[in-house]
Amino acid sequence: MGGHTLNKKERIIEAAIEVFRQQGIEKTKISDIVKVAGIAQGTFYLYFPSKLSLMPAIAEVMVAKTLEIVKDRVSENEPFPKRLDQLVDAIFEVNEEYHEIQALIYAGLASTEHLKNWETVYAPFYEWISDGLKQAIEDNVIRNSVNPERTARLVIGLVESAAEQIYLYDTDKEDEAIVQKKEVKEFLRHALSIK
Amino acid sequence: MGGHTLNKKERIIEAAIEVFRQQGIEKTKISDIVKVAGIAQGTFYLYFPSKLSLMPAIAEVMVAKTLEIVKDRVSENEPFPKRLDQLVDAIFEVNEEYHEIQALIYAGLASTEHLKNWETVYAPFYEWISDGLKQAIEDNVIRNSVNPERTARLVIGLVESAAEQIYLYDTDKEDEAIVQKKEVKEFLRHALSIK
Amino acid sequence: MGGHTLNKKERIIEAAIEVFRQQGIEKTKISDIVKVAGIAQGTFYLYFPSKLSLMPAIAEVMVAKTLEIVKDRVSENEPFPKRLDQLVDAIFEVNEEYHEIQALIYAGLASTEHLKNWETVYAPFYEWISDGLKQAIEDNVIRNSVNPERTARLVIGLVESAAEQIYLYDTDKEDEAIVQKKEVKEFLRHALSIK
Amino acid sequence: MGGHTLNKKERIIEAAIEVFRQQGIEKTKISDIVKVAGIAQGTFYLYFPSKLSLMPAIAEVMVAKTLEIVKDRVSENEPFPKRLDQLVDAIFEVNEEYHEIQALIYAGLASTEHLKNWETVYAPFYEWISDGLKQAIEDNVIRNSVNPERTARLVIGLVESAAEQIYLYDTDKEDEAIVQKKEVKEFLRHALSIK
DNA sequence: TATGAATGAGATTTCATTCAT
DNA sequence: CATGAATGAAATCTCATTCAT
Repeated sequence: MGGHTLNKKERIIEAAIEVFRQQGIEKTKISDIVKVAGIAQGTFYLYFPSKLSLMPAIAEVMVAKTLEIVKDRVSENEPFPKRLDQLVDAIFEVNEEYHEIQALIYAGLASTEHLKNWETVYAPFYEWISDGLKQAIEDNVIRNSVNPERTARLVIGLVESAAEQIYLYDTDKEDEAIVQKKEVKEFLRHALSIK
Repeated sequence: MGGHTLNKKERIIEAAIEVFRQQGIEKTKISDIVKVAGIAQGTFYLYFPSKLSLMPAIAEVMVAKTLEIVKDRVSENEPFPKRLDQLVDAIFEVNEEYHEIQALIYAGLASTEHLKNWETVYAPFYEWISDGLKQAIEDNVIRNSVNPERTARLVIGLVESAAEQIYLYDTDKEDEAIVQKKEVKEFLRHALSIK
Repeated sequence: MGGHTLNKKERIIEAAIEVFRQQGIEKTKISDIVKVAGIAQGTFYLYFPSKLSLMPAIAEVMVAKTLEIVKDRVSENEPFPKRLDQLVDAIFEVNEEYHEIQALIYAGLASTEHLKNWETVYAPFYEWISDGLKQAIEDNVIRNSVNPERTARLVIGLVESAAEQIYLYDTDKEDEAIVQKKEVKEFLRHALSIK
Repeated sequence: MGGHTLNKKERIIEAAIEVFRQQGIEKTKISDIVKVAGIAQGTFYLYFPSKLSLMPAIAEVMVAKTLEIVKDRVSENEPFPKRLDQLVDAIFEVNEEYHEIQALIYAGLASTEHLKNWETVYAPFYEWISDGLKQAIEDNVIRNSVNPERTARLVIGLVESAAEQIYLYDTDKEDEAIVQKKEVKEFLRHALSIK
């Protein structure tokens, strides 16, 4: 399952994520990426016209990874409040692991015209949360004035920003994280009027 | 009150904000900034050692502008729920005007070691919100389980991310903004358990 | 009679002429030529060792085309002065159609050591004119001090340069051409002392 | 009067002429030019955006040099036929010295959109010849049906193409040149109907 | 013969930074 | 303090050429 089973384009993306995480976008040269990807300099340009054009592809991979972890951590059969807590834990977990990438994607998309893809890239994540909220409304476990699509975005925005506030700083802040998660969970529980 | 009344350092910062907004950090050259600032290339280095060292100064200016608008829009004497609504409106207003800058600061701080300044830069904004929450708890208009400092950060994170979701896209979305604001306000009211 | 009836080598030459005419030699990549020729990148190298090695082949094709048109336009049985006028018209006609190519061949041959082929490539054209002059001398219709071989080169050089002066500019200059042709014809008539 | 008395732009042009003559346009790198000019690589780009953008400037310099030599070789006070012979000798002389450059300018201009400048660049040369023809008509030493402007172009085109036919080949051809010049002079004398 | 993805040497180009004025 | 032409290290990017299929 190593890098060599991936095709060239995927190899480039994985290599870019790795190098960007270590040294940031600004300091990363195309030559660094191709070295890690194990390909020739020119080959990069067969797949991407520039360094920044990588960002949408990276964003997609990152959201996919996030969604995968979230789906894995949130148990199907638990009651909604429990699942909500698991969601918060999962987002914090992803953020701890990939905090540099969050900033990078944001910066990378912001630096380009690719910003408009953001919505598309996040779509599957939004949708999954939205479905969960719909079910919760149906089951009458949260207030029915909640608009699922819109609130999905608020929930993700809230939790991610809370996690970033902790993990943006590279110092280890496990204690901080625990308290922050607790506060977010309570905030969320009230926001959704969990019964 | 034009640019000419500003000293050189301020002229550079204002010019940088202007150029960064138009073309992004990555694509902006020092030469672009000095051209707009109306100073010589070499003069830049008398005030800043590099392009990225501008970011904390820009962040400071932006947060100051934000806080100024927020303080202006939120009436001292209105009841808390009304003031909360005004806060949401104010943050959306700032975001509409300066949405590119939010991303830029984030990107700019993220690209450097200056990230650690983030907390310091945002401090006055956090504090002002935090004070408002403390008062509300004292006045018994929101749940008293709220931790003011922590929740101040959640509130700002929530509202800013909600606003970004609307205004990141350059298309005019006034209708969208109205609905989004309504949903955020309700979300917030429940989150704080406004009585 | 389309490109598909040509063999690969001819397809490459025709494609190169087409692309060179549109974008010049310098800007033309092998990849542009093979795209138009409808062959693979590697196939090019089965027929030509480099881009510039195409030039003699192109020159040959162009001179053949020129000679074909000239022979077609100049009537066998007309008196010499009439045939001289027809020659001028024919060279102007070719130049109007292929003015970029003239410069290209010149440039292409000049860029290489293939320059020495120039004489060989033009030989049939020179010879044909030369034969015409010999006949005219024999028939006593031009001055007999004319050296046919040498003067053939002068005549072609004169008329081609006159045509280039008109057609090098892409604007349509039919009126200009008419006047220029008239002047060249008179110039030539005197130069050869047509009786 | 060495290279150091020239300004940077002139230094670049002189260096480019020197290097182009030695190795041709295609093989010449910007780095070769700046090395000879004694400036930094980046400095080149302060004056010219690309290698080919040098061509019009070079063309101008070359025509100026040509005109200078021609004016020097053609005596003011000699009779017209003598001056015509001197003109032929002068153009052959320039061509012998700078034959590579003639081709280069042609190629260089042809490779770009700068072709349209050709007429402008040659204008002073055309004008000088044209004035000589006008005087000759006035003095009744050539046929008065000559159109001076138009014929100036024909004369230059004729003589230059004749010279190129000799000197394009790098082999020494002094004997050839003598015979060719003789033929051109006679051709010209008849063409203008020198009395 | 024919292919075309991959190569990588080497060219162009950029632009933060310096420094003589 | 201020200037801005010049620098040149270091990046991006190109494209002729190869070679496994």
